[in-house]
Amino acid sequence: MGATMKDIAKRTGLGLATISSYLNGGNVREKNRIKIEEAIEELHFEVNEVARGLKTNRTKTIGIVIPELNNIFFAEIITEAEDILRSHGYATMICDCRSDAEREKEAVDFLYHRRVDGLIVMPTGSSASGFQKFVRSGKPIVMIDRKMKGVPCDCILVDNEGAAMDAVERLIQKGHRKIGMIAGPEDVYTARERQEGYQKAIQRNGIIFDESLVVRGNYTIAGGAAAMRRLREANPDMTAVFISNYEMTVGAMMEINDLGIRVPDELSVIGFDNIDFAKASVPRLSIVTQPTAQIARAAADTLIEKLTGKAPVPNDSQDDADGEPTTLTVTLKTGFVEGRSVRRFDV
Amino acid sequence: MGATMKDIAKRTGLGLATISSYLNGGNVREKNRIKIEEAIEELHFEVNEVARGLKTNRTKTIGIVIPELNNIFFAEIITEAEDILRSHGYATMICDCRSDAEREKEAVDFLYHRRVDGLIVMPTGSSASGFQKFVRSGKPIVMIDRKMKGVPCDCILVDNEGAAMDAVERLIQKGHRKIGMIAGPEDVYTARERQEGYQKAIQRNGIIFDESLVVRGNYTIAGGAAAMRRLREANPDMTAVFISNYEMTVGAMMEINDLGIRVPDELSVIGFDNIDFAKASVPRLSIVTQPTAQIARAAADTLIEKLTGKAPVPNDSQDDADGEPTTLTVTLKTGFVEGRSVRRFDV
DNA sequence: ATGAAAGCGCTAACAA
DNA sequence: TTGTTAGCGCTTTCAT
Repeated sequence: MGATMKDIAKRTGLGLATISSYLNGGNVREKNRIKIEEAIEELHFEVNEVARGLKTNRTKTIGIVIPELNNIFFAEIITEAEDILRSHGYATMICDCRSDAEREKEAVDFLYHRRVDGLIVMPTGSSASGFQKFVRSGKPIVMIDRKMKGVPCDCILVDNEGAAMDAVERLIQKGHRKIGMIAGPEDVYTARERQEGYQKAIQRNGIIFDESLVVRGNYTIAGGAAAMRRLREANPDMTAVFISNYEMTVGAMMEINDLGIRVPDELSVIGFDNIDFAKASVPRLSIVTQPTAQIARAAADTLIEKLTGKAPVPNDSQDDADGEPTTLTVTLKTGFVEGRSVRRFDV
Repeated sequence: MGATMKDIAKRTGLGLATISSYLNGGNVREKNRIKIEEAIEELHFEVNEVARGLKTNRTKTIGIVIPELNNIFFAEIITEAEDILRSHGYATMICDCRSDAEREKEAVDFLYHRRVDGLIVMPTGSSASGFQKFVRSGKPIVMIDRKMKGVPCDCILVDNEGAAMDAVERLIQKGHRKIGMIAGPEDVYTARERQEGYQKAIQRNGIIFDESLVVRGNYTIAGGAAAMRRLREANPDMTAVFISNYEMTVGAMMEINDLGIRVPDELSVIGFDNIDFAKASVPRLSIVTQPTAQIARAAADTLIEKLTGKAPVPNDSQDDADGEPTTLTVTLKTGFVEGRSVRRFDV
């Protein structure tokens, strides 16, 4: 077993408090500092963060709960967030809940037992109940990507509706009228928002909304492929399609290949999220992009702020005069990368 | 703050040991069991794993160190491993070291401070020095994907050489002779192995090895694109190319698109790793696949075995009669997914 | 600036 | 089976 502070104290003839003070950046006489450093070197001493965590009641660990690690969008965010958090001395415990609400609840419980100091969550389920214990403990939660009622916490979102609206209007401006959409699951926040954006763009431009042009996929590759097929069958005259997440974009492209449809001659496509995939496609895909690094930074910064700032946690506290709890919602703008997958009609 | 065992003891009138016994599956009188369960319910008691970890000197936490989380191959493995480990009660702390040896060392240190019980590492650097502290503490390490001299630990590998050889021989069998390879960095274990496989296939089939047909990329998308360009410039008559990892496959395909090269008519392609990308490409790519789930399971199982099995850890212990340390090396077979990116020459 | 001592919440002897 | 007690390695008053 490794050396402990006690060993250092014995070795240097100093008291425990002095060693502790040194380790935590306190003032120590030059002579003693050297002695301590020597002892640490010789005994290979390393602070035991577990003991420290028990004493201080802060583990310097953040729990992250996500639907799928195996998903570029989430992975990019996690990578960045982990990096930022670690640079602040925080470890991250990541739990992949496989887009399953039950497993999500288990993950939160698991992390609660581990006494993480805070949580970054991309909610899968829609029930707030699993978070109550955590909230009650006064520890901060930051939600990413999706909003959830009933959990007092900060949210880092993306302007999904605006993104979808923008994408569809680009199609309209190029002369498309029969525009299909591969939408996501009805119970997913982002999916609803994106669908809303589609409809607004359609209506705002005086196009009659045609229900058969919207097909729901389940945010997976297979789902995207199936949706694409159904969409094409129901609407052979459709000239463009907007696909509302990355996995479904991949699936739809697979299906388009299988059906031998030429893009953009026979069908224009706007996809979502993954710029590398977009560039590697033939022709290059036009896509909506999400600011993953910004999302990660906003989430990590917000959490660290809560953890180190003065405002303990917005329990039942009041924000200034109004009765609002002090929660923050950041909505980030999406981007658009132009490819060659959209045809222009000469009007 | 949450309730502690002491609170439960007071509430039930029982001793601490009884509560502890109950929590750890010991025998408790039925009557008391009920009392304890009631108290736990009412006080919202949750075991403090931090305290438990301090006492038992086992945190039930595994550290994972990887070059890039933001990489499908790694992400798939991590997802699976995390799942398995958590189902055994182990939390995972993931550290992404951005393919940087220095950061890798820091990550190992970081995890050591956190007193993780074991490590799963996909080594980036080639120096074993960063692991010595960990090894000395007697905690188990499992290395994945790449081997490293000087660290006594179990290894889960893939038959990289065989995979590359097989891929190249498929090209040869279809009549290709001028076969290019986009190889990986010289200092990466898997890259060397795959290149070796290429050369063996070439030589074994009586083809004269042409140095200019092997271009080194750096395992990134940009590197793959650059390598593809150089390869094509140096060898306009090359009929096929084997690309030795996923990122470079994407990059190469981007470049192929840019150059307007038709696959497989003008150039046959065999890529690596990501089956979804392969299927979504036009035409569908033929690729080598790695058994990510198997790798993850092997790694997780091996580690758990070490952690719970009787054999404490192969320190300076002897394996049977010979002087070998008891380390295990598993080498898994790769797969191959046939696409339409390889042309057959009528010989 | 330094030391002594208490205690964070738990487990594990040892006794009863 | 249950209770008592002594720590695990650290931080943190409170003295000095």
